[in-house]
Amino acid sequence: MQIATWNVNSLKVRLPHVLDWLQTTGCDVLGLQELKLDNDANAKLVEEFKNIGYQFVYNGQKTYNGVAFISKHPIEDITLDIPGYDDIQKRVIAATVNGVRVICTYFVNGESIGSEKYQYKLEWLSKLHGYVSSQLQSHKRLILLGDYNIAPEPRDTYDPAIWEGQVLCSEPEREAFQKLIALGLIDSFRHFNQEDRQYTWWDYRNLAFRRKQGLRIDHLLVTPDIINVASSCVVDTAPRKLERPSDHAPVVITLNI
DNA sequence: ATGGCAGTGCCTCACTGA
Repeated sequence: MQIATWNVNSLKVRLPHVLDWLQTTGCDVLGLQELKLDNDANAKLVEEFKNIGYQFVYNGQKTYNGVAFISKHPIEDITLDIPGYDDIQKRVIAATVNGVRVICTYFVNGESIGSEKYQYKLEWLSKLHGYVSSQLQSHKRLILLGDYNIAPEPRDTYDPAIWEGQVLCSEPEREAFQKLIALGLIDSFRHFNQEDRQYTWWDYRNLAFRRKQGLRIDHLLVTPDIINVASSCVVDTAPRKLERPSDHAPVVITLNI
């Protein structure tokens, strides 16, 4: 069973890439972020994915944000947003597939240190922590996946001299990431891969992808009960090489279940 | 030294992203 995360930066533009990728890889469950589509697009998308054998469930809004699941297997116990946190931005969808609880998230970007959006990011991170903590009480097999907008360590940026202390790399953001780890979660990519220069996002500018100038900001944090049945976690850079790509690449974990 | 790309919608500019 393969479970993946992918920030598509507009599903309207990237729909052909997503359809091709699902058919090429046979991925079982794909969590998407940044669909940038209102929920009125839902019926068309449900049909598009049904035609290739997948279910589609969406939590979206016009222009910004938006998260979704695409799955070959039944999507059960769907929860939208962070319960108890009043937030108009659509950043979270959770569901259970084949007994695995998957929380798909688009973390706040934060713009710059000290900005209002940065304050919102820190508040949102605190609310997410509470939600994940409560979900862990009832789910031993859990995956928190998505675009975290946090590079956990200096080696997760192509040039720490540029990025250290900036948004995505600041201490409060990294502490929030470590607080998720402290809940008992494991960074599944690092569990399998210690090599440097492994990224999931590359700026559209400056030929960043060709120059291998990226950040590792898309993650799958998993419980011990998941890592025990996992055999790999890889970044699939193939879609980043296509015409009109998303600036993010999918990250895929393979489970022996 | 600067800004450089991409997507959306209030669409020929502003906003957001990372």
